[in-house]
Amino acid sequence: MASPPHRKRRATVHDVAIHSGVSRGTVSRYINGERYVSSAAREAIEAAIREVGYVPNTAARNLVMQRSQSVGFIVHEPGSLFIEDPNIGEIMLGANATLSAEDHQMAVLVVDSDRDTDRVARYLSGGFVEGAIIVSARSHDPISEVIDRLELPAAYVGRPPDAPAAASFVVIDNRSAAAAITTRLAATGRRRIGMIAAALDRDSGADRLAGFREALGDRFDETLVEATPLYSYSGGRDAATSLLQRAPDIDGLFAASDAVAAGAMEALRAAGRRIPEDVAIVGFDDSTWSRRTIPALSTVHQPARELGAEAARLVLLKLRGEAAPTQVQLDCSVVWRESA
Amino acid sequence: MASPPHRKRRATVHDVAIHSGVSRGTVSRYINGERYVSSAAREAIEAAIREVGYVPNTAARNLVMQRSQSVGFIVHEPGSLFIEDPNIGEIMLGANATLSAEDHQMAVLVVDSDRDTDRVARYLSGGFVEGAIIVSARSHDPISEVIDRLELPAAYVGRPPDAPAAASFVVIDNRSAAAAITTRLAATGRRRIGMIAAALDRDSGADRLAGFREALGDRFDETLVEATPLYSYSGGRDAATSLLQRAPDIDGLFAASDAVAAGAMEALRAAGRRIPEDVAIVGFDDSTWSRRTIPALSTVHQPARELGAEAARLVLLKLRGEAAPTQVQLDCSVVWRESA
DNA sequence: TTGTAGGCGTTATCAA
DNA sequence: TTGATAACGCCTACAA
Repeated sequence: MASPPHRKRRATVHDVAIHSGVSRGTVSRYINGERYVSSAAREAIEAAIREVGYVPNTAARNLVMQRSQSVGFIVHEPGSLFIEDPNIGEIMLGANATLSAEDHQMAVLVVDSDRDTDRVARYLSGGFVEGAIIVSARSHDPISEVIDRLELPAAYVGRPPDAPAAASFVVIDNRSAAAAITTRLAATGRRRIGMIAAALDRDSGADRLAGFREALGDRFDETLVEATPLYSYSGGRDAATSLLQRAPDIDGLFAASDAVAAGAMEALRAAGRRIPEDVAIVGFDDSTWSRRTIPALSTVHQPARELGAEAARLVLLKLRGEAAPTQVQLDCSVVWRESA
Repeated sequence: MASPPHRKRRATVHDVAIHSGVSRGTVSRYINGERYVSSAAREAIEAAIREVGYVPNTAARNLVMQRSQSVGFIVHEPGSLFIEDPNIGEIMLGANATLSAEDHQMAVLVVDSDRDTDRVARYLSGGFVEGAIIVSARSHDPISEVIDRLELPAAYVGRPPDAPAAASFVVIDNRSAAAAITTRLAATGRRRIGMIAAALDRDSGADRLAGFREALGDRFDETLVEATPLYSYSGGRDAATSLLQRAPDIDGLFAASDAVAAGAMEALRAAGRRIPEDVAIVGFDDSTWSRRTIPALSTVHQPARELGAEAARLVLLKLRGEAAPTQVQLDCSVVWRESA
């Protein structure tokens, strides 16, 4: 037998049964609110429960019921994510609300090292969760492999390059959103519109550029696009500085993210441009950045909460054995502030 | 027996035993890497595992071992928290790193509704976790009650008013940090220093005011303190507006948080004051706010990651049955930028 | 080195 | 209505 690391033994159904003079079966029935418990038994049980301080061991219940009523929410690299991206918190909340309504527990699993990766993979396969929601998955991830191999009901927010084919994905339409805000920007009468593209190796980055190009059509000018590897402030600042030297006459700018836009605004200011008088600028994400820049940034709002809710809904669907769409796409909206 | 919601049955130790022609005991021993497994048995077992696709059910193992190797990380109202407070993410990371090093799984449990409160309380008492870390606990919280009643090894980040006496707390010294930054502000030669106090009903808020007062000593002027209920941008803006009307000659300002400071800066600007030339301002938290205001805000940095790491360390200590300090206090540092 | 069997705390079946 | 009893998947003393 095991030797528990010296902690107070907790009362069990067995104890309650002894103390109340009924059988474990009856106690169990009482606990699960079934009918067929006489009021005499009920009272005895209630007294016994108080007396011994019984609290049900859900883990044991799960073992026999073969379900844990909980789903994992896996988030990679939360260090940068939580700080830079307010969406992640909203996604969590959306997922939790949906799960909660169906009485499922959401357990957020942080992946911040290789150790974490392995441990979380074990956790997922260990019967603690019935399903998983994954945000910002990595390529060649043991976690995705586990999900795939175990056929664990899962939904990804975003679409990683090598995700399990059996999973579902909830995504936003980066391309049409980028096109929408570019069109809006052009409608303000700007003639020379540039873009600070970012993360072109990711779907999101590439799609935002594609949307920009699409919106401009014939007026698209390749020389007005400057790229930076990450969705970062400094990247935006540096790229904008280069762009400004190459094309000092730009009067409109689409940044691939709010952070990039904020960096670009610093460069614009340093170059003596007024915003939006000389150069109008728009971003993407509707992050806290967009509300704290001066002037406030016009940007694209992601339905973060809905993203999470939808992912949860998909997992729940699969859990019930119902058919779940393999991909669902949610619409973004343009929020217009003062920067353009 | 239960009827699992129609999912693929997973192979068990039993199946592996059958397929490999050895007993369950031997399979179990192999899995747990014990000695006393012949190489013949080993090979047969390995083959069988691959064949049937066995993956251990950790939940079942936990039941018999009486330990889950995981601790809950409970966060309330993450909606506002994740967005306003970058510290929370850092605290999570710090806790996770420490737990991970000891091979414990951290499960973040979000509390966002009454439903959540009850479910999480059940989860905590259900044997899924061996301990808990709580950030931003609420008063009269069923969760704290459960922790108290079950004597669940726990550590709080911050010290809620009615926390279980048996728990441990890791806190920062708001008072001396506030005193430190106020002293630094005074050292720049400011004569009339005001404060936008906030959340005076919380320890943190009251202590920051106390530190401010302490640092100023005789020069403390009660009429230069304006209070606002929450650590919010709008509260800071409105309070600063009032203060400015009452005392137009202030030349220094300590805001109880960065968000409050950012709001105050808006008010200052609206009143035509230059920062820091006319009025120098400092905040508290070193949140993203402080890096995005113009000019960048001088502020107090909380050792967020260490806060989380320390809380985890305390829980781990208790888990081992070792004595854990009832409270540990961590130092803050002043980070000086351009606003003062 | 291996097999047997009992138990972890529940729920569920079935006869009483 | 209730009480035995057999699972759930695993670990581990003890015997062989």
